[in-house]
Amino acid sequence: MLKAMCERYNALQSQLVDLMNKNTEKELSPTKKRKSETSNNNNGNIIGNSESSSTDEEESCKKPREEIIKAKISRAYVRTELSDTSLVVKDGYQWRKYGQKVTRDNPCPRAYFKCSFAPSCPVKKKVQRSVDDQSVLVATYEGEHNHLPPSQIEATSGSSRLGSVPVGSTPVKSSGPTITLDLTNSIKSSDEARNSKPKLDSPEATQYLVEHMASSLTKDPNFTAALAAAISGRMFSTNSN
DNA sequence: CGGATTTGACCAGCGC
DNA sequence: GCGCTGGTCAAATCCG
Repeated sequence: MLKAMCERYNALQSQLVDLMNKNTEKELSPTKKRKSETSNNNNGNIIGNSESSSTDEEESCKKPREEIIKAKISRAYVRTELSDTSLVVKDGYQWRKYGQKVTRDNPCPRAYFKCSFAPSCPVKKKVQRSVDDQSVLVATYEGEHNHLPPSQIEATSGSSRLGSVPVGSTPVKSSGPTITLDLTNSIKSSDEARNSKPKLDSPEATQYLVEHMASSLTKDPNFTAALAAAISGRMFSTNSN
């Protein structure tokens, strides 16, 4: 479990760096569509902050609009089979598809989902294949779940199991924003995997990644604190149940 | 038979 | 005002 956490942590960290770089570029380019929906919120979720996210939104209550409420936009990149035509991203939640649309910038249709696990849950999800790599699904999450993921509810009621949530976003219940795991970027940023071994599933590449993750983790003092907080939080939640 | 998915229609925002 | 586009609705259809 620790090992898995370490790997995830580092994957997130590298992705964070990538996203930060990307975003500074993207924000400059005039890609804003309607309103300013996307740009305000991306900043919030990209930061992998674990604690200090809640107060900022309330501060922005200047405009009495609902838009503020549906902040928290995050993105998850999920690699799938090309033959897999269903735009389904298994992230531990239960989704109901309510629409599909072919957009201008991408010939692949975009699917719209609402969280169907809790009727009052405002979270929406858009899933579309990446233009660059059609084997990659880009899931865009809007809003925050006001309930636990079904997989975790099962876990806490019975034998707790981490890893029931497949790759992609990690809906671990925390006060922070939804975490985005950009698998494609972490693959691409590893030049070994790009140049000589384009397949991540080769054991050498995997081993390299793991070693790289482990080494950078041990150098990062923040990880210790984050790990301790995560473990104690988990222990507390299982105790209280 | 009930819930989920599909898909065309409709609506609202934005640029010209 | 008009057309384009993304997002949503809802009737029809599918499926377990």
